[in-house]
Amino acid sequence: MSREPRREQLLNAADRVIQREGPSASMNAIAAEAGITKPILYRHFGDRNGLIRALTERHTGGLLAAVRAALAEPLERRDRVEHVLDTYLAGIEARPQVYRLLTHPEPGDPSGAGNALAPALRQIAEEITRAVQSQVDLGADRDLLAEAWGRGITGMVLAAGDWWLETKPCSRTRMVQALADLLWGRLAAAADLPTAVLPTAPAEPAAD
Amino acid sequence: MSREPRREQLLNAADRVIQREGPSASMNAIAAEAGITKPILYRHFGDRNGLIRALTERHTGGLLAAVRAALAEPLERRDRVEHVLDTYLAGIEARPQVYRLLTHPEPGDPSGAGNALAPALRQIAEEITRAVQSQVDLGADRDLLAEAWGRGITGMVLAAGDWWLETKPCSRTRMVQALADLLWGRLAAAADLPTAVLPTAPAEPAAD
DNA sequence: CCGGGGTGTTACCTCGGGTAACATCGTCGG
DNA sequence: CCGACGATGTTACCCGAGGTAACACCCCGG
Repeated sequence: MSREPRREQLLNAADRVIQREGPSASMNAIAAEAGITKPILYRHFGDRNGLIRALTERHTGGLLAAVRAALAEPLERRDRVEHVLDTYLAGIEARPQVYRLLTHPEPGDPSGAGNALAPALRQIAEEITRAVQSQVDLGADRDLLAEAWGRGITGMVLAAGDWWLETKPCSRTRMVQALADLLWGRLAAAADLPTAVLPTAPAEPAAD
Repeated sequence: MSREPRREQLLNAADRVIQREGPSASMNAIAAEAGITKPILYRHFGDRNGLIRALTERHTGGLLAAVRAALAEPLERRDRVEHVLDTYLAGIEARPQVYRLLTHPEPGDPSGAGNALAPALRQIAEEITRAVQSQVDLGADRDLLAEAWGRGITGMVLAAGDWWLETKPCSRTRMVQALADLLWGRLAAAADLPTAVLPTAPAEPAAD
């Protein structure tokens, strides 16, 4: 028989143990969960990165496809952005442990430089870049802006989503609004607070 | 004599070896660079995380203070934001290896969850949060928005800065503009591209 | 019957973080 | 002067994790 079925079983086992123990689960633990021993894992996946990659590609499929679909929705831009944000947050909410696996770059990456975005997120960033390039009129700077924004937006959602997942300070809907507001320039539009400290007058020290 | 001087020497050695070999340098290598052996390092820093923390706190001081100062500059908001962005990018540009150390979370973090933002960046995020809270009038949602934005902006700059450092696609000034434009809602304000693909008409495939 | 491709095993290597136990030197107080 | 203390340093070791070698089984097609 083709090796695919067993491979799937092994991936399922790895999935379970990572669900349970987090992304730093050892190969031994994964093998044990699958009811086998290490060398078999290595036969199928080469090395740990291979396993992780196979695992991520599996889940990335879903998330990436969902994000891609959301990016292509025929909505007003703001609604589309909210839809994408909601899709991503819903995805990471559903499977926190797997999500950590997706977002954490491999610890030991001696060859190249340590990229802040894991491969799965890199793909999402590229997706956003393409969407911006093809849908938004940005003038001469379009390529640079689209690339920088793709990475930037992805990183923003990664960090903010991570925090949200951790502390759950509000509903998903509100979080989507908060991030969309940020992207919509609400930071630029809001008024100054009148109570702002004056730089030249260190009058009464407030706190800190 | 107090242990501080030796500690400084050890940190200097660690600094050199990390500058040379990247953040994954082994304790052995660091000890060798310092001309001593491992146990001494452990006496001074407890464990690897302790060393890394001491190292990061050292450099964080500079970057964090610079960012904090930039956040407090008496400029128009847009100029202030650009100033902060430029400060951060200049900081990571100056010492790429150290910057990776700052931004890469410790690989093995079994206890808590794997936070996307390393401690140093967490501090920057909090700094931004405080600045937004104290300077911008955001209405009833101020706390939530400020926190989410603090993390989000930090993650955005982390990811975008990482990419910029890696590929250097443009000058720092242009990069600052690109990110500030994103935060200023240029994504929202830009016009739709007329050439946008229609969801119901898969006419002629362009170039993937 | 045999051979190959799948399954699986035990036992081992290497390397890195971390520790125990021991030796040394200088200084301070009695 | 001498012992104690606190710092310096050492060698040798433990442990766990990634990774591999060598061997064994099982089934199926020629």
